[in-house]
Formats: sequence, C-alpha cells, structure tokens
Amino acid sequence: MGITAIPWVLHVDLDQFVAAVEVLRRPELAGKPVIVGGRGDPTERAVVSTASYEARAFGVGSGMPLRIAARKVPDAVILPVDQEAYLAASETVMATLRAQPGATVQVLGWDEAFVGVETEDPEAYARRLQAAVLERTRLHCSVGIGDTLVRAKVATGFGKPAGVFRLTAGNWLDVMGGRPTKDLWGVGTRVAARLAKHGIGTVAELAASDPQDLVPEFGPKMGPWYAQLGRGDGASVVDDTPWVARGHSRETTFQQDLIDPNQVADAVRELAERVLEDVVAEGRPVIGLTLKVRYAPFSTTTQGKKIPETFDRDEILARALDLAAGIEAGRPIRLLGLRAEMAMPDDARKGHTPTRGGW
DNA sequence: TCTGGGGTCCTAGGACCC
DNA sequence: TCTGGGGTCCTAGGACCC
Repeated sequence: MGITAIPWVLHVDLDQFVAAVEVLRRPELAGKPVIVGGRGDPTERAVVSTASYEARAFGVGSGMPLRIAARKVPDAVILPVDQEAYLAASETVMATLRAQPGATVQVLGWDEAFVGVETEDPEAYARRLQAAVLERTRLHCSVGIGDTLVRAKVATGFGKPAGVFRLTAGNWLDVMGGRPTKDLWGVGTRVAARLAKHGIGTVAELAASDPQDLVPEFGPKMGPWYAQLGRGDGASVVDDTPWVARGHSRETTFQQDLIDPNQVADAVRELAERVLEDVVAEGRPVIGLTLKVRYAPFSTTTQGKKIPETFDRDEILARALDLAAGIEAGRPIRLLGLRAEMAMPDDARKGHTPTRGGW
C-alpha cells in the first residue's frame, strides 16, 4: 500500500492583489510605491484599499485614510479603485483554481479562496496551484495548508509573499501559541481587549481556556467559538455551495456633511434606487430595510424595519423615507447607508457564509 | 491622523403570545 | 390586584472580515 491521500484545506491569497492588477496594466509602475483608494484623490475623504509592498515599507496599509497615506509617501502613485478590473482578474483566478484536478473551491473574496483537495503531498499541490495562477494571470499568490479552515487561513500569512506554509494540530501551538489573540482570524481589537480583561493575552492562553468560562463575557455562541479558535480547531470541509447574498446595501460618505433635510431625503432616494437595482437583478423580493446614519464626527445609528415581501419601487422608497424621518434634525450627517434584506430561496443553505458561521 | 464600501453574524432587551 | 414561565419575533447596535 502506498501513502493514502488525505483531505487538506488550502487557502489561496493573492499578493497585494489590487496593486498587482494595476501594475499589470501599467508596467511602468513596477517597483514603485502604488496606493489604490477612493477616486485616487488624496484630498478627498477616502481610505487605502491596497498598497504595494514598496508603499507598505513607508507604513501605509489598508484602511488608512488616503490623506495620511499620501503624506507618508510623497512620491506615491495614487490610483482610483476600479472594481470591474479587479472582479475580472478575480474571476480568472477562481476559474484557474476550479480547473485544478480534484479541487473544491470556496471563494472568500476578490483575492482569496479555500481549496479542498485529497492529496499525498499538499505542498506540491500548492506549488502547482501557484504556477497555474501565475501562468494564467501573471499574479502571485501565497498558499496556506491546514487540517482545518482556520489553520489554513492563518497559515497563509506565514507564506507571504509567494510562499507556502503548513499549520496543523501538530505545530499550531508552536507557531501561534505565543502570539497575541488579535492575530487570529475573527479576533479584532475589541475582542482582544475583552479577552485580556480575563487574563487571556496569547493564543496559547485562549486555547487553554474553558469554553464555558467565556460564556458570561461573550454569550453562548461566541464564547465557545473563541476558545475553539484559540486551538485552531473547527470545520475542515471546503464548501463550494454557491453563495447567496442575504441582502444588498449602498452607502455614501459625503465630502461635505449634510444638514439640510431636503438633501437628506434626496440622498435616501438615490440610495434606494441603487439598492433596488441590485435587488431586481437578483430577482428576490425585499423583506426588510435598514438605514445607517453616521453623524459627524463619529456616532453611528441604525434603524431597521421588516416589511412585507415586495419589489415595488414606490413602496420601498416610501419605507426608506419613513426610516429617514427618524434622523435627528440639525445634526451634521457624514454618511448614509441603506441595506435591503432579501427573501432567501428555499434551497439556499443557511449558515454558509464567506467569512463566518458554522465554524 | 481621522477614518470607504460591501458584506456577515451575534447579542440584549422589549413586545407579544399562550 | 398583582402577576409565572416559556417561547418567538423584532429592533438596535456591536464586532469582524475583505
């Protein structure tokens, strides 16, 4: 008997994806600090989508205000976000992954996916995968190998750029144990701070914690889930069930804060029109609406309402304006967002989501 | 330094029903 | 007059991800 092929989870993540796509169509940018964000105008309210490695060397990263990024890297080439271009590149990458022998592909976003495969040699498979993506798209990617989704996802970070790294139950604590809980996928600064309050600062400490002890702080689901996350445990099945959106939202940040109620009403109408385009394209009726309001400087409130199933444009507009009636008069508004929740088709699997749920 | 836009899921508390 | 206990649904808000 030879070695039995066993199931592995691979996590594929394109390196500096957005910046790389831009450099491909403008080769003269290779080796330069490239920052992509907003409309490419650093005087506007916008944030960095992606920075090339050359720009990251100056301390620029995703989510940073574009204004600050431009200040840190005076020579940077600043480009507007071009969703269509990235989506097209992404689709080619995903198609390439799906074409690999034995691959089950679960897309997580523009630039990343899980690949499930049974193989004796996951490193060799990962290398073939990288070569295929590079040949087809001229884009580099890193691959994490794991025995669970979480371990594969975390492993990728150690493979960057353009490398391969394996994390399993065998080396998880050796590699991750001493690191802060914030390094885990799903633990942000807020949760890390709340864990620290209970004396849990590292992954090893979280892994050793009793899941039930975390329930009072985080609730019946999230408490045990964080304990499991600390151990790297969880689901190991890659699920290629097509993703069905729960809803669609649109939001706008105003370059100048809004005060006039008429302007607010106009903005809500426009958001409703844009949301409706997506809903109509999906062909599934709206069952709820949520309005998000960010007042200047920084408090955010939401107001939601269930509504009877409808596609009716006027009905949805009227409901959206009802929600807008709850906006505090006279307070400057920096952002408005409108989300439409849609009815789920009967055959859609609940609990399957790109970033969470069930694991 | 001053924070986009598109998503998902979880929790607490109130309303309502039996 | 005062009021149990359980269940479900809804809303508002929080947290996280890319």
